[in-house]
Formats: sequence, C-alpha cells, structure tokens
Amino acid sequence: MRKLGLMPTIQRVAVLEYLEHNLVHPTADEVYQGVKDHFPSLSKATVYNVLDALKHAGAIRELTIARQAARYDIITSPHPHFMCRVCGRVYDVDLPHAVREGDVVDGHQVESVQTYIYGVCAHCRAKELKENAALQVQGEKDA
Amino acid sequence: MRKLGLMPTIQRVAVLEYLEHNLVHPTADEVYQGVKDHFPSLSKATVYNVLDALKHAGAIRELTIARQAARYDIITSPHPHFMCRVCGRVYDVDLPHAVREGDVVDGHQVESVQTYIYGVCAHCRAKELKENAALQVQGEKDA
DNA sequence: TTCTTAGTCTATAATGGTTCTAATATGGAT
DNA sequence: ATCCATATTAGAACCATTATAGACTAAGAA
Repeated sequence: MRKLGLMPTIQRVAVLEYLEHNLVHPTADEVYQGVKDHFPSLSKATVYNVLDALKHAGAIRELTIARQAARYDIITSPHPHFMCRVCGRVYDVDLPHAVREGDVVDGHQVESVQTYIYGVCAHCRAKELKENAALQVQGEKDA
Repeated sequence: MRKLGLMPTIQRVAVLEYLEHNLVHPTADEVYQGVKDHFPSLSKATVYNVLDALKHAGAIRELTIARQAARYDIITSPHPHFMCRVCGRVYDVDLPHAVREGDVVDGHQVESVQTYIYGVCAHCRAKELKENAALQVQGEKDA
C-alpha cells in the first residue's frame, strides 16, 4: 500500500483485499456491501474515495465509459470512438475492432462491440503545444 | 421511417433529422435542446423514448457502456471485457486491443482504451441450448 | 506527552442522467 | 366518424455518483 504512495488505512486495505479476492468485477456497491460485513462503520462515500485513490495510484482499473450521459451515433456500423479528456468531444476512429459482431470469443457469443479510446484529441494537442511554446517564449523574456 | 417498422410521428422524424445533421455524437439532452427549438411541446421523456425506438430499430447506435454502475478490476493491464446480456456477469477476454495506450490515432493521443463486448456468455448459451433441447423433447411427446 | 496539521472517514444532502407513471393526445383501421 | 392501440407529455421517482461539513486519526514538532 505504501508502495502506491497511499496511507495504509484499515478501509483502504479492506477494499483492496476485497478486490483481490473478488475477481468478478464488482460494482462500488458490491464492494461496499462485501466489506461492510466485516467493517460495519464503513461509509459508502469512503468506498468511492478509496476506489478513486486506488484507481489514481494505478492499483485498480475502472471499467465504464462516459458515466455521464449516453451519446448517439447515426452511423450504425461498429467503429471505435475517441473521447477527448480536455474538450469532451467524441470522434469516430477509422480502425477495425479486434472482435466482430457474430464472432464467438472464449465461448461467448458476440452481439455488439464498443471500443472507447480516451486521451487528448488532435485539436487540443495542437492548442496545448501552442500554449507551451508561448510560455517558453515568455520564460525566455523573463530570464 | 416506415421501413424501420416505426410509426412516423412528427417527434420521431424530428429527432432522426436532428441526428442526421448533427454528427457530433450528441447526448440525449443535446438532442432535446436542439429539437425543442423548432418544437416547443417536445418532452424529454419523448426524446428518450424515440432514441430507444430508433436504437432498437437499428437506425442509430448508442455509445456508452454499463450506464448503471462502474465496475472495478484488480487486473490493470488493458484487456477487453465481455458483459453477458442474460446474467450480467463481466468476463475478462484474452485478446489484444486494436489500439494501444501511447499510440497516436488520427492525431489523437491515446491514454487509455476500453473495449466492451456484449452478448451471451458461454455459461448462459449452454443453459439456453439445454432448455431448448428440453422443449424440443417435450414438443415431440406432445405430438 | 501534547499540540498541530494534514489527511481521512462518516453521514447526509445534492446532482444529474435516466426511467417510470398516469393522464392526455394522436394515428390508422374499421 | 369512431375506436383502439400506441405515442406523447409533465413530473415524480430512481439510483449511481459527487459534494459538503464535521468528527476523527496519524505523524511530526515542540
């Protein structure tokens, strides 16, 4: 836990141990219910805080996209989407999926596939580069 | 619209036309705001209903996963996930992503990738097959 | 030890996208 | 024109998540 740069509180250890023994991709509420049994004072807000801390420390991975609001696409052919962390825009990405609808993967029948890519879009990258360049020039002036 | 097997109401046509002219993957609320301008009596519930009808008719595609609740994975390496439509379980899928974190795609800087596959899992498929076989036997007895 | 302070936990309220409900309206068939 | 199934409306309800405020705890300094 210290390796993660996190203060090893009882709550954090309990949540992490729960996740280590429950590999079924539990929801926040499932974690809460599971840990609360052995830890009645646990608060749900703490579970969210701990999950967030563990996520940022890279100890766990959160599965879910655009928790905020669904988006709709008139183009119904399956294709990946890119969501920009900075401006929030969603772009179509012209790349094939690794799995196709109708395939069977590990015995599972595939009906639909959605790939979400997160990062910084070309537009915002250019903007950031420009701003950094401006800061550089400013810095040189100051020196 | 009729081709979709849907009654061509004014609201449905308006929403579909909005989506045809707004290729930026709008949210339900954006659709509502946009259509309401030319259609003040429009209700938000109707937008959700219409989007749902269009989605089921295959005219549009909904972008978003597991709108319900985020799930957490102790395995932090990027890998696709399979969610079963029948039992709701989430499985790890041992397949590489088409895009890798750190890549640049269409000028966009990739920071994380999540692929969600939906369908019927091996477990539920086997169960359905068994039930169908039982029905078949029953049907033969009846005849 | 005691104090201080930052960080953490708890309980609860607030938020916001989505879904439900009940009443009203509409489209299409008869 | 009438009737029935289906759509629409308005608003309440839902529920995962986030924000807030106060109590608590751990760790370092005096």
